Amino acid sequence: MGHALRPKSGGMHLDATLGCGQVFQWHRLPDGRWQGVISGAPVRVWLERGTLHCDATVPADRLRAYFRLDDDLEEIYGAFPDDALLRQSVSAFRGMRILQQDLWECLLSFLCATNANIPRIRGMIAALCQRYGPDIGDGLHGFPTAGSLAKAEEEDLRSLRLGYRARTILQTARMVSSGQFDLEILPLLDYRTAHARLCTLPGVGPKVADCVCLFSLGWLEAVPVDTWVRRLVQKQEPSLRSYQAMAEFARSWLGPYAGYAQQYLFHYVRTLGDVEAEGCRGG
DNA sequence: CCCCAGGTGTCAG
DNA sequence: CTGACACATGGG
Repeated sequence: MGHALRPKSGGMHLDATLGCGQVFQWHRLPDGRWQGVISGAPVRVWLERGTLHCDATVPADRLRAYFRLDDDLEEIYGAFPDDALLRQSVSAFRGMRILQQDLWECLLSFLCATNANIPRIRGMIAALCQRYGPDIGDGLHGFPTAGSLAKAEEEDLRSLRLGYRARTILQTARMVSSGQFDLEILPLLDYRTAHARLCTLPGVGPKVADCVCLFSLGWLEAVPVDTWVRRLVQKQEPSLRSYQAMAEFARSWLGPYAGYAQQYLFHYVRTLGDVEAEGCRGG
């Protein structure tokens, strides 16, 4: 079953979208296509003349939603502040889109991401999927459900080299699978309420909560302040200390699509480096 | 040996 | 409220 999906505005940069550190389970094949899992089904995607092609048993509307193909990127770029570094970042990755990931997968992914670098996050998630995820054919495994993780012992998770994340992943999986924590309510709440609710989970602080708010719940003003974003903020306002203060500053600096802007900056400074060279001032 | 990585929880001021 | 530190692990 194939789909041909045309982005609404601003095109699609597939390599940046799937390789920018918002999702960790996609694999780039030698022919340039990408293989991954959406809603539990194997998917292959590639670009042809600006159109996104998908081999998948997933409905077209779900694919459009996952890749956020109806985001008007030109309008989003137009709302960005006039900032040298941000201009360079957009120029480098024009067409990069925030994804709309499945909620539990996104939460589990960024529980793994705490104080780890991206290659290691990929390794942890691959190990979790291989050990606890459903076999969906072709040697692929989907994400484990909260229920399947909840039945594990902490030592089993430790053996996957999750480190101290084993405990919080297990506790969170048990709270979700038991119904003690209601994931399904989150999409119905406003940004602040959803963020606060997420922060009640073990291992979930403001940064992980913002990743879920941006990459799954679709709050484009959410700014995950990690070590890279913190450097960018403190370069302009060295006095800012708390997470809340830096996130608020980033929102006022970057505008209503601050989450989008943040992702361009994050990917640019992390991959092309050169954070010190330029003058990045808001304008 | 050091430091860092898409941080969080805890504890002392 | 703030800052310091432990926490597991792998890579540079």
